[in-house]
Amino acid sequence: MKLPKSIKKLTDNIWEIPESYKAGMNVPVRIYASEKLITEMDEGVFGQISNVAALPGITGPAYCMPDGHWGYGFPIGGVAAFDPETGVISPGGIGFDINCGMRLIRTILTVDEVRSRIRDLVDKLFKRIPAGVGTTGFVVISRDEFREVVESGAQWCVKNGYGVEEDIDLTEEKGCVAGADASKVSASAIERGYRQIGTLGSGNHYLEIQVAKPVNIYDPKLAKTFGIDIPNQVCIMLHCGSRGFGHQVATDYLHTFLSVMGKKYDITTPDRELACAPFRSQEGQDYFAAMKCAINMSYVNRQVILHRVREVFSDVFHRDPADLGLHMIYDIAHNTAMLEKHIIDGTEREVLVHRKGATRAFGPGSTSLPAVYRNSGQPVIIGGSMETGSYLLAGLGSGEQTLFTTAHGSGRTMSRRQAKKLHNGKQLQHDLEERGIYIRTASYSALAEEVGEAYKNIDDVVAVTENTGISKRVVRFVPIGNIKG
DNA sequence: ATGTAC
Repeated sequence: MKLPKSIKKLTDNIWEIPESYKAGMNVPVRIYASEKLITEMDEGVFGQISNVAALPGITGPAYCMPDGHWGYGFPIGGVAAFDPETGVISPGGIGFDINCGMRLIRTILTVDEVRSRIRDLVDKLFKRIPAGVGTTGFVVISRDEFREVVESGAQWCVKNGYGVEEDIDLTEEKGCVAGADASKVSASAIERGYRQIGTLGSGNHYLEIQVAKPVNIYDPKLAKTFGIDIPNQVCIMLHCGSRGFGHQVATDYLHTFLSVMGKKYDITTPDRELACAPFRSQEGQDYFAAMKCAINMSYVNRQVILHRVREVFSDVFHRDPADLGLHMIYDIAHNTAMLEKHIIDGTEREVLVHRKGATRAFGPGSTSLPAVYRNSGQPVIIGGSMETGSYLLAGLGSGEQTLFTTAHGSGRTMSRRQAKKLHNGKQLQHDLEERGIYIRTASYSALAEEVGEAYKNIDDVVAVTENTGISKRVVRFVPIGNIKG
């Protein structure tokens, strides 16, 4: 829309809003976008990311990724690091859906083997993986066991038969961030969460059957390292988060922060949606520990869904999951705040990095990566709309410029309401089936909201990340089946 | 995103 007058074009794909743009800004803003993408961004993005630059203790530019759009407090695609001693933690910088993230699973099946059974496969996945608002899962545990689950993360899944060690190794943070403390989580969050393990959710959450066509392999060597080396290989990509549990944790602490921010800590923010607390305060540390529970819940959620995927594939293809090569490629969050070491003003420091609708993308050599990917860079999973395709990228050393962060998806360009006005869910399902994408959905109106037209072009988004060196293309996937919340 | 709002 309307670009701020003072915005400066640093390169074809990097734009800067100077500190002078708005009173109170402590640092400049850097937006990663092509001319086309930045003019497509809603005006709110510039104001929102400039507000982030005004938060106390921010250690460098506030960043916005090319898929950025308007969100609660921070824009989606917003990235900001804070000094742990002088800075803040803000739920609006993480998102209500804490550890909303992506998981990518490979198979040794080809598109021909899968297409002939796609209806059966998608129908069974739809039946076995609860989707939609308010659904509960098949994992029956007590509230107290749930408290243990959110502290121990994906390892709980392996102990209880929902996965194998290899899955854990291929999950970011090995499926468990240290320091999760369930005593910092409210009873209502536990109540909402304890029956939601293994459920997909609603909105833009989905599970998709995809194909890696030979023409869409951009880096065969990296693709092979990530396990994509069969022509027209079928993969499964899923997008979901911490459900009502994470939502409640975010809501609880937003309220807490609003009540103490000004009165107790004398912090003012340009927008009350940026409610925050000093990271080192009791309230800040409590939220950090509770948020980590939601991060772990989400890793567990996606792990249990993987278990279900293995069961369904095994059932449909009458083969053992191991014979179908159902291995994880990676699992990565895009809504978190993490303490990480980065080079800030020339020296290595520990900072609290908020990523909201933005994906961590460590480069080759990072000790955070599993041994199998250590030399290749971190797999980055980018979900596109159900019509246009998705990407597997890899992190690069030059990602340091954005605290090793890249995009997370397409990013909306059209409001949900507008999408529903222009499209009918049932018709869309029919049209997509004619184009070779078989979809089951929990809600036809939710399906209409996710129409491809409502999203930015994923190829444009990925091109910016590659042109700026914050990640590189490895494989592009196209969908043939989808279950939607 | 969300038992889609106090």
